[in-house]
Amino acid sequence: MEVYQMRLKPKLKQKRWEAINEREIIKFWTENEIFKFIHNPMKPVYIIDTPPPYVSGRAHIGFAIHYAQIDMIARYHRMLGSNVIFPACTDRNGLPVEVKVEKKLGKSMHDIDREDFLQICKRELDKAEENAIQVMKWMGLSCNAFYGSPEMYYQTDSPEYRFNTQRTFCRAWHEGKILRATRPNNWCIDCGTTIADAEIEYRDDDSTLYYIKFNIENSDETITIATTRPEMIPTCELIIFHPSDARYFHLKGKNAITPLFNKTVPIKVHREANPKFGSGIMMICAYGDKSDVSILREFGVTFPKTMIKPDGYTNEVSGKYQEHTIEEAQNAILKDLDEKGFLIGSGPTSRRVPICWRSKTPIEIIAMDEYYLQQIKVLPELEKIVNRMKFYPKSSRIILKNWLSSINMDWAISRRRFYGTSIPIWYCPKCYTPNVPKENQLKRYYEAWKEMSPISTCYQCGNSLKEAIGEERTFDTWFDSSISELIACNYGNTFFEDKNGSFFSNNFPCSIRPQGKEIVRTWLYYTILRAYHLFKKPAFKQVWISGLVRDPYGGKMSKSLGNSIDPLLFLQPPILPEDTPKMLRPDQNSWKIIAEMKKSSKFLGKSKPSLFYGADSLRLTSCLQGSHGSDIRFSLSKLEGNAKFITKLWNISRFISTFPIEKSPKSLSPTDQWILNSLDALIYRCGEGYEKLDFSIPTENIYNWVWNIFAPHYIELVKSRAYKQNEASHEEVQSVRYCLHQILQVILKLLAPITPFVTEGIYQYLYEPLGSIHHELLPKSKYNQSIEDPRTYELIKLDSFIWKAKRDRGLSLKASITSLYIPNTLTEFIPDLKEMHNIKTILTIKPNKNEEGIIHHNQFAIKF
RNA sequence: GGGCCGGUGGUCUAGUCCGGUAUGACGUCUCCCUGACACGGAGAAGGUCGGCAGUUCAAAUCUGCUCCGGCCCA
Repeated sequence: MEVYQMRLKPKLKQKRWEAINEREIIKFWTENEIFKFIHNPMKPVYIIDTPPPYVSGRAHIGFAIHYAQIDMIARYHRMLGSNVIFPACTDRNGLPVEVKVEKKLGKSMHDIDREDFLQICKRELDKAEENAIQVMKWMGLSCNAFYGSPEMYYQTDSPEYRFNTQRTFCRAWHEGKILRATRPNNWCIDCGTTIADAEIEYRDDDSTLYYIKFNIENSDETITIATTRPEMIPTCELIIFHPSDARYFHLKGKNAITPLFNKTVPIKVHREANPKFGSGIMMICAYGDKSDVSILREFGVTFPKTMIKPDGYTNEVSGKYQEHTIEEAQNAILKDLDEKGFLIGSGPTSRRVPICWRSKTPIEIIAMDEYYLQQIKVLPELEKIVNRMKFYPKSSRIILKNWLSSINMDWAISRRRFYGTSIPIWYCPKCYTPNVPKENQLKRYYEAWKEMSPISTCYQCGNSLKEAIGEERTFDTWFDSSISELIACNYGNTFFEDKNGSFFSNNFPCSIRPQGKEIVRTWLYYTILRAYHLFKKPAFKQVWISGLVRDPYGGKMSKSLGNSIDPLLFLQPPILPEDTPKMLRPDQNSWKIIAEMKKSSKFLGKSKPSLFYGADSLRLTSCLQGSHGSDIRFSLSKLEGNAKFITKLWNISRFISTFPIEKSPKSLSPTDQWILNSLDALIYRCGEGYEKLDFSIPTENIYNWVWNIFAPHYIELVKSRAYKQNEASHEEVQSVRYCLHQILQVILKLLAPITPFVTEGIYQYLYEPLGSIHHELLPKSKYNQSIEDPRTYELIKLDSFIWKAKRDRGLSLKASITSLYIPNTLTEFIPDLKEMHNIKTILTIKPNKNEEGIIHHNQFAIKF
């Protein structure tokens, strides 16, 4: 009798997988250098151009999720058998840190020593960086740098990185792709620098529309011009009306006289004038906005006088209104217009104001002497290049295409800021010619503003450059960031020695660029532009664009809105050692947001005392929230619900761990064969999803299969068979035990890129004590079809029918059944069904409808 | 004004390309501690797929128009 036999105990003892176990796994990966990069000519190389995160503040939950998803790409390709290069990096150039330090010091960077200022910025960045790197590690990122290849970590402000930025600039310079010009530029008064189109944001402001009278030359007639910027009158160059606007036909070719300044300006026809806006006739000034620039250019007004100085004050062009702020000038001019009877009226309107993405100050358009990288000329080529890259999801290509078609000036790359890569230009003291070293003359990173020129004589006049004046400006940060893919491909031997450069030439274009959709027009576009200039090649083979992580209400998550959630809430245990630095403790403000969320049951079901769900839960949730490309709404209740799957997986593993691992039996029981077929279809569906780099597909498929097919139907069917210990049924027992372990291993591998910790934990404990699941290959489908075995649905229906029948009669699920009638298709399952539902006999002939005590279903019938 | 994306039970979401009984989760309600799991199991209620019109035997899925939301550009 079975009673006397040894009871089987699960090998996995813990009742559930705890988030704290993730730290053990990280330790294992670290000690065993699991993701070390090892050259292997037999393996294909897959290079990920990890986005260098900007580290001025704390990382928020969107950051954590975004990078975890990129890690899934890395892990997927590793399990495909590739040698994956997945650099760890941080972006440290640019304005945000300068602004932060200026705020902290309470003074402008121009008021302190440049060297000191740079040092303070560096310290600030180091502090912030620790937080970002730690979040990346705890989220389970498998960057080579964290686990055996520390050299595969780069910072964009390191001398080595900046050296690469400089030498690519030198090359572009000597190939004639850098222009120097005084052109109207976007100028931020607060930041004191030129900024690129891509750095502009727009804000709708309430404004006043003023109606101003202009006289017509040699005529008594007047026209009324509606404008929101009357202070621009001194720089008025043209008056335009729409070609279809009959009201003004007769004025074509005539001149108008500007009020107060009595300047004669021509009246022209241009489709930009909107007949429905104001009076339909508008003044074009230097420069009120972007369209002024292009209209003036069209009419050949190339060097108009402008009135706003870089410091934000008006200059001599504005006559008696000079040395005013823009607002002061407007008020003064309005007052005089009114007094002289030129101001006819005013009314409220709203205006779309271009603002600086960083300081949110309105942008002024000012002509400045800057350096430009040629882009207009190569746009048609870029169009073609873009078509050669594969986009995930497909629809994201259009974002880039739209941007390409809206670019209308070359890229201004010089910035009047300090914390950036120095522009390697030295001006000849005699003839002022800018001298740029040739690529091979630049041996290291130079700080032109304080260092001597590496070239000795001026190209132009041959004068010595000993006393040359070094350029003080730095590059636009995107000029740095846009070579990250070269670094990832080991350009300049950043990661390892590659003497003849064959590694780079063999592996460029970079395999993939993963990034958020909000920086397509900046990072993605500029990288493609730079790579085209340098190599005439696409920068990438694949481009993977992900959506934004939003708050639970669907809004944008950001520091300034005060709704950003700290990932450390979920990655750090509730009680921390005293010496834990502040940057590694959850942000206090985030607790407040969570408390707010907890008030509404919509976002939190049964609240747990701790939010320490761990990285696997966050990663799983990010995949279950929606398909790739769509925005992810972060919600606590989802996190809590999805986290349960990890427990479910653990318990299934725990059940399976009860049984010894059997070798493949001579023949499989029919039930076992059925579930393996079903599993094969699952593998196929997962493979399809992985191929699209849409991790929601494998995750959802595995989740549903495990929870709705495998656990309730297969496991329940075979449970008693698996427990059997008598010799008589050895074959069947071997079959089921073999199957259970086989399936578990497949499931763990399929899930490994998504939830790397728990899968590693179980896999090691049960199967490979010394190895890593992440060195295994992803399971492959044998039959290459996604269609579920039709018997699966019949079984589900049958089980449901029996369970319901028992329930309706108030019977326990163990209650015995006298006889069950099933269709022929399910006969193979008879032995297991009998055990599962405690059935005495199973028949395949349908009983008579009139027979007593029989419960009918259109396919089945049951008799208790 | 133009472009892109989305609008599916209370909430989130699959399906839309390749028309044919609406996927799953969370939440809700009822019952149940059954030898992996109460972070569990069984059962149930709940949607006609933003609106209108068209194509079709048949539309969430195709076409046109329209409304709403988000993002981007002018």
